[in-house]
Amino acid sequence: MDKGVTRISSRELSDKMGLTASQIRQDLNCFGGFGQQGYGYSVEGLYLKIGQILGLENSYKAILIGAGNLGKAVAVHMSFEKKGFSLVGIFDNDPAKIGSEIRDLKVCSMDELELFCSENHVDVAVFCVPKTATKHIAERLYKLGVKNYWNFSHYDLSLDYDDIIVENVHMNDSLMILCYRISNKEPEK
Amino acid sequence: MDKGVTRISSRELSDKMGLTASQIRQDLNCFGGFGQQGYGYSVEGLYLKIGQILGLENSYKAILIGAGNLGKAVAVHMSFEKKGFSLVGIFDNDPAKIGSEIRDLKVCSMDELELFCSENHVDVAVFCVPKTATKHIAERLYKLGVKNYWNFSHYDLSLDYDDIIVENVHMNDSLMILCYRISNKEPEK
DNA sequence: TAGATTGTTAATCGATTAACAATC
DNA sequence: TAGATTGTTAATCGATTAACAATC
Repeated sequence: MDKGVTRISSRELSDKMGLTASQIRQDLNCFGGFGQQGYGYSVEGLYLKIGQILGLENSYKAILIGAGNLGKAVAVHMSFEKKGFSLVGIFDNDPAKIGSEIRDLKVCSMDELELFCSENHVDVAVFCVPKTATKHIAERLYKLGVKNYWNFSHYDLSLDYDDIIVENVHMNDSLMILCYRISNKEPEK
Repeated sequence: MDKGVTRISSRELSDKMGLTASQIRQDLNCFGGFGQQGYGYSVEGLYLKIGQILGLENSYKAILIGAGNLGKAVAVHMSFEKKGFSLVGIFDNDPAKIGSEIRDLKVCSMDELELFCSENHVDVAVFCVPKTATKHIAERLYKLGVKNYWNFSHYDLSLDYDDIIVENVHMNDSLMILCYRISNKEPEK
């Protein structure tokens, strides 16, 4: 779309993505018939449809837990607004960080979490904290009604509630996969 | 292993991981018969074997490109050494960052890249730079013989060479998946 | 020896691919 | 109308699951 392309066929899409044209058509048809025989797909139409399917028009309220390097990077570079979220609070327990500003938000003390969550509806918590802290904070947030978690801490979060959603970002796995791929690059000689 | 457990059955493993016992056994057997009938698997044995399969005993030389918040977080928290890598250089083009220290490494100017790569063997580059810079730097590194990339920039890196390995970390996708899951949490009413 | 649990084969299931009538 | 390309059905393929003989 950025390149000014207005229409595209399943074949062209599949070439770009390394899939088969069949697969593109099958997958899209799980959500509806977005194409037109003899024409293909409207690029903008598809862009809008996929955004709708993903729910990007939402504006779920998110808070960030942990304002270290990773937390700052996530807050500044993730453009939450384009992905269905809005970042409404940042918390940390390091006095050196509390009160500092990231984007347009002042970093709050973890002590203010309860008050904040009672005054503001919070849909999601983003974890950028050490792995030892993750589970405890998640339990605390669950009690405050925050039940969806985006977890960057190197700890595979799971809680004993079935109404939670956890999206773990597996950076460690990614690095080990890279290692595996490099060590198998040169097949046995 | 940390909990002192010395043996485990495919059933116990599968319960922990949300898979079937069959799948655990099938998958492990792709790499060898690590278990023992009537006993199960030695936890330490499996740990060592899987480490070997992944190639974690390697020490591939990695350099980090970009010493911003994300770069710093990756350098400090990823424990490269446990995952088959050792971080040997950090580069940035921001004068304010050049010369500062991260871990035990001094941040170098991007101008020093060529010299560094000629004097040191480098296996992998870790990208923590804006998406606009990624492709250009990757081309530059390829010419210097660095052909494996761990890419955190929000740009799906691909180059027209078939001897490269790119491991993209899809943080944007992860956030959109979370959005999708949240918006489908409450099934149609 | 009896019990447990693997490695492995066979059966099932689901996902991918191919094919083509429908239709823009 | 002819050409292109979809939506969709049928065929193929591969992955998961079940079953069980082998064996610790």
